[in-house]
Amino acid sequence: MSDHRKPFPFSDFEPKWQARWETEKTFRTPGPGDEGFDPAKPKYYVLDMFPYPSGSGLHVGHPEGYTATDIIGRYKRMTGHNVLHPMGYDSFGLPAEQYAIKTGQHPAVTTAANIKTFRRQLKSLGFAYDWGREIATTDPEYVRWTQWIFLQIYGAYFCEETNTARPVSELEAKGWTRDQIDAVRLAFVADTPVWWSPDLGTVLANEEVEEWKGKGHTVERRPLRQWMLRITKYAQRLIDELDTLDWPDGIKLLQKNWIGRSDGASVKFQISKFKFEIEVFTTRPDTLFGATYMVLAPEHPLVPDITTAECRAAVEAYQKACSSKSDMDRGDLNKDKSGVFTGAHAINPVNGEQIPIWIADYVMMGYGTGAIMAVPGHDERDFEFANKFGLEIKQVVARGEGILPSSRGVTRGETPLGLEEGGMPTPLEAYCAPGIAINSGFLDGLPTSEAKAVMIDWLESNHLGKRRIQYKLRDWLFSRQRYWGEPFPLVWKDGRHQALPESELPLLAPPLEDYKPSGSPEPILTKATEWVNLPDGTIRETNTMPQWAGSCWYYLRYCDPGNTNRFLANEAETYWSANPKSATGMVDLYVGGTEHAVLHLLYARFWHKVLFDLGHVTTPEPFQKLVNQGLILGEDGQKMSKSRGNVVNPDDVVKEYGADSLRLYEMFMGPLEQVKPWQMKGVEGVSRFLARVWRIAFEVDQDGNHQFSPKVQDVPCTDKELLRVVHETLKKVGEDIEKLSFNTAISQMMICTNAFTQVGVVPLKEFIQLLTVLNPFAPHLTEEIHECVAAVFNRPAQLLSEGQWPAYDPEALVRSEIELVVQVNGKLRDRLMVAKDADEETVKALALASARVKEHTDGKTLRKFIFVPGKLVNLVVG
RNA sequence: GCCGCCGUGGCGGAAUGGUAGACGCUGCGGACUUAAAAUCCGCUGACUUCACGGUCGUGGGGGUUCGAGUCCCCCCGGCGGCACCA
Repeated sequence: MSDHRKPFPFSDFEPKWQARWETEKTFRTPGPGDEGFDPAKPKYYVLDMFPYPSGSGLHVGHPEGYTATDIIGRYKRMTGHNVLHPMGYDSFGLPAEQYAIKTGQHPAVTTAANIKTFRRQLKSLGFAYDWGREIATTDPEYVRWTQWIFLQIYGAYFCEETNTARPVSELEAKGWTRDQIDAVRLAFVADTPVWWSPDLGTVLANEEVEEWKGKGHTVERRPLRQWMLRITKYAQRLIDELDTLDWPDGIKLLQKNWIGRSDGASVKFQISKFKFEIEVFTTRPDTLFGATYMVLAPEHPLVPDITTAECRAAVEAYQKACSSKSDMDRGDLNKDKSGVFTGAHAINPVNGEQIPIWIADYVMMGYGTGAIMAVPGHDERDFEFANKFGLEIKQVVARGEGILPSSRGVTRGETPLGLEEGGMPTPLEAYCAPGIAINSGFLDGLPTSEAKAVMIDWLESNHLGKRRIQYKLRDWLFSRQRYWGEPFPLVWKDGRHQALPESELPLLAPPLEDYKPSGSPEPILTKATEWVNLPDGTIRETNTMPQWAGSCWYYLRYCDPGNTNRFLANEAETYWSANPKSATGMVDLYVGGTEHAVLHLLYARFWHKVLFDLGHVTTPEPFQKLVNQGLILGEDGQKMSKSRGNVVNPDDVVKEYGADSLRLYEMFMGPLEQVKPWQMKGVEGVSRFLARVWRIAFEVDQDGNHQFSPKVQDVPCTDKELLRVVHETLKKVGEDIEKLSFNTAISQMMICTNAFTQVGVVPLKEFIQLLTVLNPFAPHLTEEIHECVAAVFNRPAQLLSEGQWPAYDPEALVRSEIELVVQVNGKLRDRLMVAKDADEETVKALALASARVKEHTDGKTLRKFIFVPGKLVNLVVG
């Protein structure tokens, strides 16, 4: 295959066009203040998730999304938009540092080399990026503004009254002390149990743990002092404002579940023989009468205080077991409940009963108050625990009307509700569904939802608890101890942190000889003692930011990448944010993989909202429309991986079939959002299609020499059928691009090409129209053919990519006669050619006259006649 | 366990509730060629029929409808996410 004659000379003209676009800056996008900027043009911002420039280069998954956005971007240019379609590199990150440790090369060196490879590969695919806007998150000028934004977050607090971030300077003006202010900043220091990896030498976010463990690194739980970002303050807004976005429902749901809002109440329990109280959070305050014991997280701070002498040894042993157990697979913990009694009792505020207090690792310190009231009758976990340890189970909710009988209510020692007399005497399961309150004093007879409300009112009026909304979302652990990340722009003086002045940004990490983890949680930068200890006695913060920091705002920097005074000029921000009223997001279309559903996409929304609150951006959301491209599997239907040996390298495909073929194939495989396997035969198929287009314009001889085809003539199209196909294509391709339905657009262009192949004379105008709509998909081939056509016919040599999208002529679509389907009782029996606007009576007469129809209607009466104009008729007989 | 997505020929996939399988791949046949490749033309869901045609067919079972791949209910299978969140 490799040395056979290429069906069209893509290896000559693809580099030629790429070079020309580059030197002529064809895809340069002028913004406000730039030469050639036209403020009247509507903007369109189409964004790819920028790649992490790994050492293995571009993967065929990258060009899938990139081609889709490229087609949209080129199409929008041709329909009169000022299109922002940029590319860059998410170039900080742990793998670069790991590689540096292995090879001794500085991460800056390997990163630069990797970026070079990525850039070359991206350029070889002919994407219409404005390369003048290229950025890398490791660029000092970029780091500068990442740090600047961090300082905005650091310098802000969340104001509950306005539900927005505001500068802490407001609090200073109100006379707040430093300690008070530091306690409410959106960036703050906290002692918290974190995942620490000694051999990586850094803490990891919860969601990173599995990945690195999978690569053989050890990870352990440790309490450490870390920088956190107060994303939890935005939990409600992050949920609510999803409604304004054009995102797939699945992704919205994923974010909603991740944030995890629960509505319920906090309830205070007095501790028997002690003065203090313990607060719990519950979503079922209506079951308070059924709370028969209490459970605290093993790490709960009050555990040592309440534990009795007899129980102390067991409690301490259990706590110790839990802290080491945290590193074990959580799946194992799920299977079996464990816990110990503290010896203490709490008083159920609603009935004064003394209930035992246990500690158990099924209660987590990080959620709610770290303590629960256990209602084993109506909670599966409590039920399991109570059964194991012989604790009392009380039924306080009965099955109500319309509740399925399979959900049985239970009471220990009694016949479970819903069972026949003589049924099992022991409880089978907890009844967790809503029902009717029983054995619950003033709640008796109330349905669950009402009982909740009544109980909360009662708690509030007796000062025993209150309505409470709880989120699963935790504050964002934002510091890392590694080298290849942005240093925090902070210094410590007299035990307090303070911001560096803007003039000292960017603060770059000092050169280090050795990045090897020391095994202690000390940040690697502490090794650079000269850098850390400043002459005036202040000490630099030595933590660095996680890789997410750079990707939280790169889409903003693209709007104004060269700005040295500000992260993004107001004029540029306003222009690129100008959206219809109904839209809240800046970027019109964002395409990328699902793997970022809850991390990058949540973090970026959070940063954007802080910037919005502080007046730095004018939209409340970053990304209006989001589309997830589906994974491309290997030819064997498995996920591509080196170990399986099923990885397809885009470079090889480009070499063999050309960039246009790769682009077109990836779009023809199937719907963008679907998971689909690679098939090299499919690449050949689209390559053949492109060769057919080539041969409309060129006659190719046995040796591969080509000359312009005499069939192409500058004459009006007299072939009505051909004209109709062309205009159907113009219509469908435009509509399909808008719908991101690229595979069907391509199939229509194939139909159109087949039509051109079969005619004796190829009318020039219509042929150029086909080339124009094919241009966003196969930009090199179409420009090459068009250039030659323009030369032959002495036409202006304007690039197709700078031309206008052709409008279709509705007149050309009209057929005078149409095929009408005749069904009898819903089954196809005949087809009739009728005038396109034939009326019901005419059609009915024709249908009834059909011999084939008669075979199925003879001897039966016509009960109903369905007429769908232009489509079909259905004769219902019986 | 919970949540979400998806099940259509040998394969990738098309189908505003209205002709199931567009387009492409594969396979088969033909043309061109000394021959092959490439290219061009035709056929290609299953069963059945000499043929015209007929019957079945969108994971399975029910339902709504003149008409269901599409809408509703139940079940089965695959993929992804979350996973003691009180």
